[in-house]
Amino acid sequence: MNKDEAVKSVIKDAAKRVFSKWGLNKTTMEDIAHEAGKAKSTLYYYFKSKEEIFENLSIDELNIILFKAKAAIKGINSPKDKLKVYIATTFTEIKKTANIYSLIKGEIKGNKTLIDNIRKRFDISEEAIILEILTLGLKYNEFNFLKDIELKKAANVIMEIIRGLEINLFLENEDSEKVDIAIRLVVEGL
Amino acid sequence: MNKDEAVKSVIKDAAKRVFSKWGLNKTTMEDIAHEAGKAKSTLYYYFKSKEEIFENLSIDELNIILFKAKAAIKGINSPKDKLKVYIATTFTEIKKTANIYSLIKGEIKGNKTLIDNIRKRFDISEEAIILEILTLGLKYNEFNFLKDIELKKAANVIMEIIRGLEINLFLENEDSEKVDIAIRLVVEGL
Amino acid sequence: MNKDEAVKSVIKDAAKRVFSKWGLNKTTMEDIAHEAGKAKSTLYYYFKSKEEIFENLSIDELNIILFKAKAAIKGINSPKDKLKVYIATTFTEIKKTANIYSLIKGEIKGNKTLIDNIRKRFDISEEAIILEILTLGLKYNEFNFLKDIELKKAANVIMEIIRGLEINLFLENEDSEKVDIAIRLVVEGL
Amino acid sequence: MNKDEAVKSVIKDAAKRVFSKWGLNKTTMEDIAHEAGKAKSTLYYYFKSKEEIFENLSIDELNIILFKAKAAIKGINSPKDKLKVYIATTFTEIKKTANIYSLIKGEIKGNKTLIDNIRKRFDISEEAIILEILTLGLKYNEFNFLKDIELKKAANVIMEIIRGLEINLFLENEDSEKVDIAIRLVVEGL
DNA sequence: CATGAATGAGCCTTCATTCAT
DNA sequence: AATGAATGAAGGCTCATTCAT
Repeated sequence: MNKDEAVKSVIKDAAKRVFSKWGLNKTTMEDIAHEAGKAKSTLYYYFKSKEEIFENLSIDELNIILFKAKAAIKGINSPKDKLKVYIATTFTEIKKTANIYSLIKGEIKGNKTLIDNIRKRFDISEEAIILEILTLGLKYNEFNFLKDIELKKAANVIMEIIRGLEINLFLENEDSEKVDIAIRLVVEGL
Repeated sequence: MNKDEAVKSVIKDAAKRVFSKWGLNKTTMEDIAHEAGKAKSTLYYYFKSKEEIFENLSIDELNIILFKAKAAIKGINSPKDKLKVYIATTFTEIKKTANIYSLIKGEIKGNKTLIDNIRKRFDISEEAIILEILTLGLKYNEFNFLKDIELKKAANVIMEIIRGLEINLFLENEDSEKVDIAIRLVVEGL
Repeated sequence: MNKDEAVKSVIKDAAKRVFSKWGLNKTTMEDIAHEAGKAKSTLYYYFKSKEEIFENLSIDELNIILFKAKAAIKGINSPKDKLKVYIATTFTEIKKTANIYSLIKGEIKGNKTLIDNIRKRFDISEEAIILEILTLGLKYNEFNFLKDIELKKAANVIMEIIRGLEINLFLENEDSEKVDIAIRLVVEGL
Repeated sequence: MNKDEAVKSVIKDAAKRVFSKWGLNKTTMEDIAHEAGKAKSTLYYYFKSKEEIFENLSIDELNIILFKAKAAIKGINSPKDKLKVYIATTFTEIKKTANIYSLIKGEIKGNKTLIDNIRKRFDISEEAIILEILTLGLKYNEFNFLKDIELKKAANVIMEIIRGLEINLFLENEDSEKVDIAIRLVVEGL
């Protein structure tokens, strides 16, 4: 990592902290600069705008999370277990890199373009993973109700359920028992 | 409805439109005023602040939704069906009154107090309903995995799943088949 | 007093109270209206502007004070005593009608015209009284240092000393001993 | 003086001019900015608020005046003369730095806290000086009427007389003869 | 490279005043 | 005679962004 990247990293780390504390809108460039120990104008030397910092930051974190989740389910055979582990891993990792928070939470109407772009990447990647798992489950006849033609939509639904859980429950809350219940519920039903 | 309430309503309707378009932060009083065909200062004749408009608006919508949802599940016996109908009704109604959107979406870090207050009402009411359904289901032995002591946490989890679905999927998306899948998934599992 | 005058009086009384509490600038028409138990727009039926209320009010009070002060010194012979009594009476009365306060205090730069007009009346009247006393004192040879040609200027100076005392000391402060010292000092010197 | 202080000084000088023309309330940040040849927002780079500018400004001026007044009376022996010179110096200096004007004039009801703090400093310092002079005069038996136990109150009274003269007379008016009369009057009486 | 300094655009809010009823 | 309703104008303040050094 050259010098330039190093400074960018310092700034992003700082931004990560304040963004996850105040959200995109309420966080000011001053906040970030102060947290990074840099001057406000310095930020503009490395990033074009506040949004660009946020975007950069989010993409990095998303990639890391997806990478880890993929790794985690690699050695598992049962589709149901794959799904359980995927969700669990995702939760854990998001809690660590808690800053995509506002992104996932879709904080920003009025910044549509910004968010949509970032988000789409995550959604597409995640959908692919889940779809793969579901396909596998169908093939192995592991799922009761799921029909062939619903596959893609079901993937979508699960994805959104996961997203919702991420947002509302586990990020703010440290109750591992709830995580278990949630995962079991998604996979096994009531 | 007297004159005062009528104008308040005009303003709230206008606010509803722009809030749901831009969110709380990005929406300016000017936006609302313009949309309502009133002067900016007129808004202050009827509401004390931008936040008050938002709060007013949100509470109204929440009450309507909860009212309809309660009515919808009244005549239903099976707990599983109750839950299905509750979710379905909630989705439909939220789609209609789409403006609590940002509220549910929890747009606002940094306005904690405002949101928290409104939101808590909804959460409490919703939790009560779901808890009731779950209790019933347990009593009638309709649920496979759910244990007595998990009741409250399970209610919580379901609530958050629903919340997540509301946010990410159905609001932006008009696919009734997905709704079915989602509901079935929550109730029956994969 | 006809009906019109009666309402005007109610408004002025109310204004008196709030003006003396907050001063001209910080007092709003809403404040006055609320204190008067009238609607804000009603004030405009009786007065052209906030300033007009203030002006009206002040002139009334000034006249009363001057009237009482003149009456008080009427029966006194010694010029020095006349002056002492004049000052004492003025103080007492201002304390009672404490609202010209801001006027005397000249609160309002930026409303020059308003204030200057009212104030001039008071200044002229007061100067006349003091000048008369001084002239008398000179005639009776009661004053040590005062020369003929300084008369008018001396009157002016005394007037301003009185004004200063009114403002800074006695209005905020209830120390009759200080009043005595002050009066003695002005008349007799250190 | 570094750059920062230089700009602050430019702003304060500008503020001094407009404040003394319009007073604290009626002067807007726009006024100051325009007078300083800066953008309105620039003012906020150097000062946190309008009040802070005012406070800064006032304290500076007060310190200068007190410093000069103290210097002026240092070499003088007679208490009466000391007092005369103190008053004369104060007047002259205030005329030069004419901006504490509104401060002394106590323009602001409703901004109590701001003013009170600044003002208190001046009052305390001034009282100390006068008290010292009076004590000296008493010791040397230079005063006719003043009694021991009245010392503090007398200092207070004189202080307020001076304050009044400052406000009402000499600031608006350029009559050095009047100054003489006033000083003589305070010290020697009529 | 880094930043101190500067600013334009805008935001929320207040308030004296107007006017139709 | 009285006022509810409406508003224009302004004010204090914030902040992302620019730029010369």
